[in-house]
Amino acid sequence: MDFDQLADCHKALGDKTRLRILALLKEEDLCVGELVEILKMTQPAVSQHVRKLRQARLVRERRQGQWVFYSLDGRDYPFFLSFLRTLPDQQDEIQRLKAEGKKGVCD
Amino acid sequence: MDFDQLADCHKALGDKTRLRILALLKEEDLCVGELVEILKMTQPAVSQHVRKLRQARLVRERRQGQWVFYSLDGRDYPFFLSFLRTLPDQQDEIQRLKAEGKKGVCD
DNA sequence: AAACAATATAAGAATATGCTTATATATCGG
DNA sequence: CCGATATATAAGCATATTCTTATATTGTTT
Repeated sequence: MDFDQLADCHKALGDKTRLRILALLKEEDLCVGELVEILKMTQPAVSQHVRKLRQARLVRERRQGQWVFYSLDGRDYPFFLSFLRTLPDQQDEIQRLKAEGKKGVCD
Repeated sequence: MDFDQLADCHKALGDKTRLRILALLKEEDLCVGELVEILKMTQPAVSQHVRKLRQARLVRERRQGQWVFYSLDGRDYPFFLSFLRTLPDQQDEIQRLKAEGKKGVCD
């Protein structure tokens, strides 16, 4: 793999918020609104982060009605699975979202 | 591993020059002057890059006389070996250095 | 000790990044 | 088609990054 693509990939990974997003997507696919809810950030900020992840081919997007769901991709990167294992568990965050009745609203 | 340390690690990896340095160190330990020679960059620029790698605990330094040799570390990161495998081979660069008689000067 | 060699650090300038607010686009339901 | 909802993009500002040049530090050699 060439240095430019690899550097872009790691630039995308070099941000705490984007790492949290990946850790969340490891649990399950989420739409932007759900990420906004969990991360407590503005919607544009979240959109800009997922865009970077998509440009680095670390996530894929899938439109479903008026929502856009993001899911892990990373198939370009042989180290991706190994990397994912180092991410802290975010099950709690997902649980909290569900407890507050804000998961499953998107469909 | 916590998000802050992981983000710092990937920030350090998110630069083409630093990736090249790691790819070179994968071949063998090198001192700053050798890196300067191969990378065709100024000495302070190279020093600043290796410092970032060291702060992220991706390389270790070892003083040997008036030279400082750098070598791969990364033992904090379970994905490190897997990551290293994605780096382009730099054997040619090392060969070129030796061919020009600029390797082995440091000792 | 003085001169030299290798490396590190500091300060400043140019560019990149990440946020905010405002606005545009896309889809759904009536 | 229209209003509402979800998401994306744009512009501007604050901070971070990376280079350059100048200088400091560390170790060697005479």
